[in-house]
Amino acid sequence: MSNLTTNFDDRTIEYQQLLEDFKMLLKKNGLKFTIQREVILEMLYNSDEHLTPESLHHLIQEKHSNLKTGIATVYRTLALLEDSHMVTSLSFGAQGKKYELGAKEHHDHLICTECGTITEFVDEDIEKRQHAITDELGFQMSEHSMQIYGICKNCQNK
Amino acid sequence: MSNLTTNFDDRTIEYQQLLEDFKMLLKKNGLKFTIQREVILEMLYNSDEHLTPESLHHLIQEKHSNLKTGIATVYRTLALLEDSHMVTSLSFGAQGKKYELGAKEHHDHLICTECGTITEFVDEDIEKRQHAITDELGFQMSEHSMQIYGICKNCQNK
DNA sequence: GTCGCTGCAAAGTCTTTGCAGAGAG
DNA sequence: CTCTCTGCAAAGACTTTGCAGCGAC
Repeated sequence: MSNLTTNFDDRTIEYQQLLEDFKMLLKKNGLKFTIQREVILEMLYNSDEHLTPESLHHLIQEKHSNLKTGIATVYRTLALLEDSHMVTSLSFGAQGKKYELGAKEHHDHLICTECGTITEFVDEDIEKRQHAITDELGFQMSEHSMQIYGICKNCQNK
Repeated sequence: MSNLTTNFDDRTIEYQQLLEDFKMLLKKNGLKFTIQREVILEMLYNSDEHLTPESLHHLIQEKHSNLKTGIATVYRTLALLEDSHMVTSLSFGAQGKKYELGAKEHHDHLICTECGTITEFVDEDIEKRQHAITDELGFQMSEHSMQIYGICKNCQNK
């Protein structure tokens, strides 16, 4: 699967690509590439979690304590990234949204109502049915999301 | 399909049933049946729309202008109904939640990003796959929701 | 009568906005 | 240099809470 002679692992290459896309996006819109924006993208990339604006802000303060970053900038950047479809947001029953990098493959979510853990999955059959349904109704699908709520294996054992 | 000799249509009977369930629920928990609570249930039942707390509040002020109902009561009642699984809430990208009566059959949502219209649908194949997936992962499903975003037929023609 | 419910207003969250100085191009 | 970004603090939007009087049981 991986090339034995490269020093870059797949993950690094992927991030460089993502960063390029981001810079391109900014340039195309006459926007500027700033350290804050880079750090936010980096944090999103390096986190396996679905982040809230607040948790993302905390993460940045931890990992880049030298850089002062306001929560407002986090919100503004997330909005920008979402508009450009580079990140996707999930809304839950509780207040607030969680964000994830949209560059990842499309997937749906299993959400544990006990511990809050989010597990991702993809099911081809469901994806196919979704397309069949929208085609039938003449609905032009842009995106879709599915959440299944319940109690995960771990929490059931508690 | 319908009984030709009854004077009640199915809809009325359904509502009486719903109301009984609600009263039962209240009694079981030592709570009281108030006019405000009844009106809120009625409005939810008579609306085909997915209501926000605010739109529900407006509706009540319109239809029952004699009754003073505070927005706080709407929130409190919706929370109560949601806790008891009599209504379900949907969260969207924008802030705020929308509520619908849970007594209706389970269904998923097609959301038009142009005009905001929500269309409901059910697909047995998808429902089956969802159960298959959670069974496989040992996840105890309590509920699930699916939203497909895009542009509805109407808006495409504009 | 008792104890929960209600409206009101105040307090809380989470998010957005205005502004003046900082910084990217 | 110009024009966008940023942090800060203030403003907004939505929701929850405290309280005193009201009303269901």
